[in-house]
Amino acid sequence: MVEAAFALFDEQGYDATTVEQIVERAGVSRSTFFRAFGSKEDVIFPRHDELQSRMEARLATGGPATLRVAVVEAARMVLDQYVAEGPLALSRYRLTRTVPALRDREIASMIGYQRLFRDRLRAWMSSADADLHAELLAAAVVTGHNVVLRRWLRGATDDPATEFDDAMDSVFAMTRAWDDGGAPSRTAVVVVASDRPSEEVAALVEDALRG
Amino acid sequence: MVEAAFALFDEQGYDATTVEQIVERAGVSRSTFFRAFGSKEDVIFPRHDELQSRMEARLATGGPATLRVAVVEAARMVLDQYVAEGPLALSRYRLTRTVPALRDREIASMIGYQRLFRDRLRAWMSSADADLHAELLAAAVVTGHNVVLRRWLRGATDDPATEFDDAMDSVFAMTRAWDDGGAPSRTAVVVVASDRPSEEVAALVEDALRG
DNA sequence: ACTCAGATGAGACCCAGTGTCACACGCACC
DNA sequence: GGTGCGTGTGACACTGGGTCTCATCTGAGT
Repeated sequence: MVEAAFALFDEQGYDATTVEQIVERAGVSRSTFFRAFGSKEDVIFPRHDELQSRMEARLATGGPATLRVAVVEAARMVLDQYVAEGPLALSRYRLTRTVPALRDREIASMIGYQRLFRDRLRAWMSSADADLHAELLAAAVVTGHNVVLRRWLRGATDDPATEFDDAMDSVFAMTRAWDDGGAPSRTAVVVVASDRPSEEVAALVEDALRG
Repeated sequence: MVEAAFALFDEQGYDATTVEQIVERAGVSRSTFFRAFGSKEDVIFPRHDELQSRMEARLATGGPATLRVAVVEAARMVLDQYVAEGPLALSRYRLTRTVPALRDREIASMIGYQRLFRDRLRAWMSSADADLHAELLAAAVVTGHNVVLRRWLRGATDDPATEFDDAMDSVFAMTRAWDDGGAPSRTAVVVVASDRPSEEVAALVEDALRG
């Protein structure tokens, strides 16, 4: 049934294939199809709620001290799931790249993971900007994961696991900026209100910086 | 027409209202509705492609030296758009919070902005991990923006503008971790208050910095 | 053989979205 | 005042995803 669907999507595209065609090839009825998958899209995105609850279980074992390893391992579960699916993940990737509706669907599920992380991180973090920092860190973890996952899906890497670890290093390196709150930024923000032409002001500022 | 739609969504929910009911109340035909909006969802998310092209125009005036201000101002355009919409934005927020399909739709458009940022940032950044860093920074900017926007939509703040600036400070503080060692960067961000459009000023400053 | 439960099939139905055709309106041009 | 023309609008048929109901089948337990 899933095979019939993917085969047809591959032959004639996602939008062009109707559920009718799928069930005809699979030798079942329309009723059975919708009972089994709920929707046409769900043929492509299987069991992602089950993965989500496994991630929740993993996150539940963490705490403020083990924050990083808990989140990273939970994110790693997503990567492993895709890698374990192998060719199926590649077929899905081809579809999500070309069909906007499917791309949006996948993005939505990624945001679901991000919300999982965010809620946990927020409970574990204690800085003044815990809300913002939890959200940023969750987004960074998911983004880092996605970069590596996409590289693997494109065939740009054979070793997504170590790339993932490196990406997580980059992600958590960023958070150091929050720990030592006193480090001065090397970026200067200059707000100038004057009646001189703005390009002249910009030139003067630049000269001053060079000087 | 938009008013009729929002009123009905408010009265009986999004899924429960049919396009038929909307056009009946608005006194037009079904044809006109779909010609004007294209879909039922598009009544709620208007003109976001126009905003996107305005952002592209703003980003096009930036460069490696004015990376931060370009991206921040482009993100700020989204915030300003929502704030300018006022009550309409609040109504939309109520819908996107409750109707999954609409939530996903909004997320997808946010990811669209993120991709805009990512592509630009990647062209401007030159570190070894430019791909990853561009993606992370784009995600962080969008996430920071979203945190502030949601706070405003929930009524948690009356001054989203300064909260946005603070959030962007947090976001770009993170990127310090990527800078090599302690060599001070010569990056200058110049904000010039004038009555010229910000895109124009940014371009002029950029030119001046290029020397 | 009997029964009950769960899976399947058949078909009616709703609604979003597309496409086509016809009609009305405003507007230049003759 | 007609005549052509583009545009916006309505009417309507049609496709296709998704829901619901009811009938049928199958298989395990007694």
